[in-house]
Amino acid sequence: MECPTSAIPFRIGDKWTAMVVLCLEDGPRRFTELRAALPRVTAKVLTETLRAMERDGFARRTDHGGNPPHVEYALTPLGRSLLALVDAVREWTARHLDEVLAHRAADSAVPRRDTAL
Amino acid sequence: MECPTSAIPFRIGDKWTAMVVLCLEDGPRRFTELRAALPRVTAKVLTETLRAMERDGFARRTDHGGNPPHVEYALTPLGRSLLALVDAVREWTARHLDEVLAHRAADSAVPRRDTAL
DNA sequence: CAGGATCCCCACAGATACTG
DNA sequence: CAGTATCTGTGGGGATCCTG
Repeated sequence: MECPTSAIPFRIGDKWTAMVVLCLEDGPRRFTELRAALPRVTAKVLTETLRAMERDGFARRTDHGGNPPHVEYALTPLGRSLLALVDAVREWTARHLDEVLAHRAADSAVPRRDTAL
Repeated sequence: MECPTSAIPFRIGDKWTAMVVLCLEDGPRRFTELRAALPRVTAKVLTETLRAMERDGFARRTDHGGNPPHVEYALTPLGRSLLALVDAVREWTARHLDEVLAHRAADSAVPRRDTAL
């Protein structure tokens, strides 16, 4: 249970999409800002996540050009529509996660399988 | 887009957990009933999914013994609490999926990557 | 009927190194 | 700064066959 995402029984799109959505909730962010906010995500994976989000219309990439480069990512309205879902998931997790964990611990006869949850 | 689940940008627990939750919504079901309802899931995977759901306290397995065997699976209250979430996801999908697909099609410059969504 | 046992594959993700 | 390129592995999920 080292990785916090492994304790969340839900996934939206790619593994990190939900986290990125949350990071963009309060407005546009630069690539490096996202990296800092998500230290567990490598640049490659973050890039892939953002590309997928772009492709699906969840996020918009804006290249402000110049040197050094300046790129910003922002949620589209469609991306914002995910926030409600993410919040519902968070609320569920806050409310029931310990119940799940307790049940797992009790049920330790079952050999570990470490699912996404 | 052959597999319907590949069009759903959300996952709960294992890949098929959400579907199983829905199949159990209206009451207990036998293993074979679940198999029939979920033709795309192999027995092995369904078993794994159900074991994980048991382990997490989402479902309860009841062996009525006898021969031929008779086993039933039912949602626990915790498992039922997932229904609201699953419904929220379904509603989101019903409302926005075509938007996502349209955006993808438009954006066909981006090479396919076939994410979970 | 309700599965267990095996074998296999590849998509996801991580590490590391390099660049306009 | 904002990525790309490359290599690698791992485990979730599928196919197939077998059994109490």
